[in-house]
Amino acid sequence: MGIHERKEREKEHRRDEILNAAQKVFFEKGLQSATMDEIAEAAELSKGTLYLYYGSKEDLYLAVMMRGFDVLHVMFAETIAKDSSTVKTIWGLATTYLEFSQKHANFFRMFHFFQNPSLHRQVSDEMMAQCNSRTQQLWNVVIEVFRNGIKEGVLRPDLNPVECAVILWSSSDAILTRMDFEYERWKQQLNVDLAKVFFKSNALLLQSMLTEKAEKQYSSILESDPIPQLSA
Amino acid sequence: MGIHERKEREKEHRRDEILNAAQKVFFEKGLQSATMDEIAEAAELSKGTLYLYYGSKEDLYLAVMMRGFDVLHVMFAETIAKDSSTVKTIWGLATTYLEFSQKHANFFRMFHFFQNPSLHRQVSDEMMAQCNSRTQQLWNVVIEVFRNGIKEGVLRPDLNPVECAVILWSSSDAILTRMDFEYERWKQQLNVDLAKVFFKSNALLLQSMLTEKAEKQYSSILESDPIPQLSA
DNA sequence: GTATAAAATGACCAGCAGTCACAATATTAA
DNA sequence: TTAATATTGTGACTGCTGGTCATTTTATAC
Repeated sequence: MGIHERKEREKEHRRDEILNAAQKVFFEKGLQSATMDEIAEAAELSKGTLYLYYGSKEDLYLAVMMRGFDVLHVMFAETIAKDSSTVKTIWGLATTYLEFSQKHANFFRMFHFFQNPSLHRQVSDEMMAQCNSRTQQLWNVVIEVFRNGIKEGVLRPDLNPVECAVILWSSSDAILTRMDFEYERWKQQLNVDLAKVFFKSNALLLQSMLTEKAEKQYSSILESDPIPQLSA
Repeated sequence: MGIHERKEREKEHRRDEILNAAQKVFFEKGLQSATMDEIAEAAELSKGTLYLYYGSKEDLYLAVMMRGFDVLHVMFAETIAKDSSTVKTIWGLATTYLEFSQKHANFFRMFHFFQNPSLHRQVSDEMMAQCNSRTQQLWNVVIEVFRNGIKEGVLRPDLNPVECAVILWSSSDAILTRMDFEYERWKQQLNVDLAKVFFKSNALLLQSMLTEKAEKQYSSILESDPIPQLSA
């Protein structure tokens, strides 16, 4: 009796189609300006049906955002999979995050809504729990890299891998966000290239995290922008 | 003929009363959940009158937020006024920002709305320009400190004061935001105290920014939490 | 005291998230 | 095949709220 299974598949497929429509509309208009009627029309379904699959507009928004987590997760995994030293991997992760924030700016911007609970009005506990769990997976990937670095002796042994991850991720995030919205302003008014600042910030932090031995070995990495063409 | 002047004063006073009412309601409910009718009632005015003084709900929200800029500006000025070394002043500014984010959490949270234009739907160009101008004043205060540090030879001469300000401010901001919303989660799930991470992050950055001479002199500052009781 | 200007009002409108009684379709039972 | 049941889908409707504007109220000028 595969009927039940087929129905499950169809239901999952429908959820996915709704997500496609929602993604299209949210990318074009943003959370506030997108309407459930628009999404329904894009999905070729009635509005009521959307609510059979997602509890609220905000839940739907977060469901789309989670696809962004997946994209970033894959990009991180690819960066880590490259056979390379831990220091280069950390640097690579930062560069990957920059790349993500530019190539997938729509997803990147969606993250902010998730991270700022004071914007949540109709987010369900279930959806929030799912998002938290997915974020945790991403964090674990990054934390593991720092854990390795400490074990290998390239990162200072007195550091905590979780703290390292929070510090580098947070500062990267903040500068990329500023870059996303204010790149031109900083360039023109203060002649500051935020893309360069991004690398400089990470270089300063990483430099302080390295052991003396590693610092000598990797100092060259920390002095150049790996992909300056992205700064444009 | 002082009638015109008196009218100006009264008008300014009315604007301020509306701001008081709006602050009260926005602090209680947040931007989304607060309604213009509530604010009007709190101000003992009709809704239509609010729109004589502010162009939209979002403009009103940003007008309240700017009071937060003033508070922070005063706190920064006091920190800088303390007769102290530049390194200690930089450290003090970070500590002050932490203090602000906790004692004036409502204002601190409002900043995010301003910083994220994708949330703006009805913000007027005039209000945005005003906010930008006020932010710039704050930045200038901070940048000046770094400029002094470089001039004095405690900060590396190859650094750009504006870039230093962006780096330290951004990373501080990111960690404080995380702290505001997720302090308990990180504490319980990963046993990480984000308040300590805040200081550690700034210590790592500042350490990399100091000249060799200054590093020896100030290393003790960078190794302790100045106000650990705030971590609670 | 009257005309004019300025300030304030609140009924009203439009847009939209979310609901629900009903309809259409698929599945199961007879 | 058909009737009964369960599942899925629908869209008119509701309640709420940001913003408007014709009208009223108040202050000023003549």
